[in-house]
Amino acid sequence: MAEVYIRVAEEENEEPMEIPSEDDGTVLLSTVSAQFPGACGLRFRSPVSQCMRGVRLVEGILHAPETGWGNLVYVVNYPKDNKRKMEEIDASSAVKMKRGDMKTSDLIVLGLPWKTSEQDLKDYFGTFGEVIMVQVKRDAKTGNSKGFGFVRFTEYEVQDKVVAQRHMIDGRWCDCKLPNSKQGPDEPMRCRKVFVGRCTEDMTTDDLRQFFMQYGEVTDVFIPKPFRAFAFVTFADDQVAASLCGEDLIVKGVSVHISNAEPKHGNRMNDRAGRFGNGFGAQSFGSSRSGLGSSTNSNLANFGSFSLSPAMMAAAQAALQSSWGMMGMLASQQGQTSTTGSTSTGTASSRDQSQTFSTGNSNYGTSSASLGWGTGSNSTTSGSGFSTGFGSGMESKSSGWGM
DNA sequence: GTTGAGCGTT
Repeated sequence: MAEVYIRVAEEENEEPMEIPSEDDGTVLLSTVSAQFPGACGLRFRSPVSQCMRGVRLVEGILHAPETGWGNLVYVVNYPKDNKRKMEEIDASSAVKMKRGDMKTSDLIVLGLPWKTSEQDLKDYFGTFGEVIMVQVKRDAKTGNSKGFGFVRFTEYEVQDKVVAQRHMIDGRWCDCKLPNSKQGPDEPMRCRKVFVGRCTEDMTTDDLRQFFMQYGEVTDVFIPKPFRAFAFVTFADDQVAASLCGEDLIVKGVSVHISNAEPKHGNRMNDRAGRFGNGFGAQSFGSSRSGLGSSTNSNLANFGSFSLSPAMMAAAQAALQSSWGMMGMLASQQGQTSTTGSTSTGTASSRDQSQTFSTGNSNYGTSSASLGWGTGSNSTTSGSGFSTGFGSGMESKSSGWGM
């Protein structure tokens, strides 16, 4: 099947970029955000009504309007105040420049297939920009890959982009991060991470990312496997994390509880970030410069510590916008389950790498209005009401570990 | 069922 592209731009009259669609005609939000980091949805100007319309977004999948994608230019939505174009990021990074943070550093690449070679890495990452170093870490004796490696780029801008997205390398989803050794003591990780309790099994990392990006830039989502009913979400801005602590938020119709993440066991970082005594951490206001990634000063400005918190706003918003009802939808396990299992400290004989991820699944069967989270500016003007007829009988998540 | 993998023989 010939590849189909849709045209996407930051603004209506800017030059669009062509973005590939999936075989079933949908477009993955992740594909969009790969080109437009931070994107949370799309909108377009209806040729009929001349109004902007939101593109239906369900479970990270963008669905074409009734008439198909056509030749329209779709405009990227960003969560609330996160609207930032590349140029603005560059401009704002002048601040970092002064602080000497603009140098590139090695990035650790986690989750590599065993078979991936350094040449593979170079070929893959070379598509982002000039690569000056790649490594695949191997067992000294056997020469087997340890499943992770390192990469370094010439351009900081490229590095920024690479850490901002996930990477499909030789058939597996991989993450690129600043290695522990590089999380400088100059920027101690403040409390940018929250603990999300009472999660249900159908919540995928993508779901959580989509949901939480309405509060601010999400830099990481972690869901332990096997299912343990909690997750971790990391924001770029510690104030965002702090503002959510203590809240009960509705995700996919389920009330989850947000609290501060305790330091991981074996965490070698000096945690200077003091612990909160109570549930509502309001620590260190006024001094937040998020170090890694692009800092996003989001919505907090107008909210005092009391009255209406952004969390409450967004929860209400979410409840209104969500097409997720109370019924449990089966989820496509989009997580990455690199079952390195026994490999952690040495013994690596029969290593199994498996990873489950959803591709072109077909979650149709709804005619509901469903938009990206948090973009208050969207509107679906098609007049469709809520329809709760999910017929998802999809198979989800078969296997994972074990075998 | 409310606290997380894996981090570099230079």
